[in-house]
Amino acid sequence: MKDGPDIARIASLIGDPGRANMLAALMSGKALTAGELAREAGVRVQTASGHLTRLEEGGLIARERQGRHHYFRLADTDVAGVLEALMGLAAAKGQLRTRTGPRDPELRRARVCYNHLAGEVGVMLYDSLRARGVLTGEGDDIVLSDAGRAEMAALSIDLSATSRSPECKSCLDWSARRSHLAGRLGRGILDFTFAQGWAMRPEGTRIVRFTAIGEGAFRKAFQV
Amino acid sequence: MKDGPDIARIASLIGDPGRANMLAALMSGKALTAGELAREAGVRVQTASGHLTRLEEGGLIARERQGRHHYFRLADTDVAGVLEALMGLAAAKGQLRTRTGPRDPELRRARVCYNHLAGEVGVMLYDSLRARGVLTGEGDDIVLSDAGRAEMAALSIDLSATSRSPECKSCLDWSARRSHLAGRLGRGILDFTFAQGWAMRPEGTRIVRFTAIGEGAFRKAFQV
DNA sequence: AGAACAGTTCGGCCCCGACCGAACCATTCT
DNA sequence: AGAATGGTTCGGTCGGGGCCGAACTGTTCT
Repeated sequence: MKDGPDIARIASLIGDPGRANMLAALMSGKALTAGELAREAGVRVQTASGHLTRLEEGGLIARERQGRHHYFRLADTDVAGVLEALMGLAAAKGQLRTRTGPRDPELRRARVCYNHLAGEVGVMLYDSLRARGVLTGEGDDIVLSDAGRAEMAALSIDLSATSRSPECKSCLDWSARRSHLAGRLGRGILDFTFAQGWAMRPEGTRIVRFTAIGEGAFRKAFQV
Repeated sequence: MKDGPDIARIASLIGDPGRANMLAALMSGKALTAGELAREAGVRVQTASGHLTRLEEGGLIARERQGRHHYFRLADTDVAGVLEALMGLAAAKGQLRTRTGPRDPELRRARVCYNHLAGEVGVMLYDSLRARGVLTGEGDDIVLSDAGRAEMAALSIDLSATSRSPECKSCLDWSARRSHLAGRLGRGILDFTFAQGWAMRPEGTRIVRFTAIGEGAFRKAFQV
């Protein structure tokens, strides 16, 4: 068949346990060396080297040579997003082997997923918005209520359609196994949070680090 | 030894070209049979059957047995979300393959399913009968209401038990992925439609071709 | 009843790719 | 310079799993 779909190629790259472990280790956003990744995957360094070459050719990771070290990181946020979605799905299917989620407590707390807020803070925000009636609807089909739309407008949160993504969407959280908010609203809120200076994102990571004042302001603004 | 959800297991399920093709075909939201999926994947039906059981065990798809057909659909929206994310990532590098829609538009419109009416017209009929209270009941367990029974009797629709099939039964539609009406009532209505000369069936096909007048009469009789 | 048809199971073939030992680059340290 | 260290490449082994022919189950049609 001429349609050897790229989706299978990508998925099969992730589908090997060794490579999956390496990718999971890279989810922290840090760049790791081949040796470190070999240890993560539980294989010899030669094997890991082969895996890393394939992942690089597949466009899932990027390599940076620095002296005798080779640093690897996830290629872009799309890759991180796919991994996040896969982890959420795997966790939801009860295929969990041990406690889920990233080790780094900061990542568990708040992180970027695609372009919106994930982690404990993201889940709390989502729960609060639903409880207060800002968001309504069943299951995946959530909508912004009129009252909620007014509230977001009062905060000058941008909901303009930069893409054809839906306004509201629930996204399964990897570490918490609960839903959090995606879509244009999710993006708008995260952009707003950064714009207000309530939080920042350390270079090269997916961590969302709130300032002490910022977290309070965030909680107050969204009544979390 | 490694922590985190078993992402590799899920990904490797998607990572086979045959299975990926099947999943992509199911992205339309329609429920497809094993034979159709085998054609989509470009493999023999035995191979497809093996893939489908593995996908089912992995929780990616759900199976619904209906007579001698097995209908498969994506298990839930989370699975669809993961596939979409993967397709997005693949599209960033490879070429996106577009699915060709269902073939013959006449078949899509109205056709014979066993001995009753299927296709868009069949689905509309079913929806209308339910909305009007002619049919009541939850899920597969549908019954003809007293008012409905009187209405069918007024049209002289034959509900006599020519076989041991139930009076009413919902049947999953091939092209529309929605339910339509089967059972003795479904058969009676189709027989009635032919008997009235509202529609005919071209030799050797499963198409139900309404005449212009016949379609109007049909719609009026059943208030579609 | 038998034929036709949709799916599954079984058995065997065969290839891909994961794995590791060993040898081979490349960089840094002394 | 040689030694130590981080990575890659090569060659060979081996197991998992994808594939199909054939046989079997179950349902529908005539």
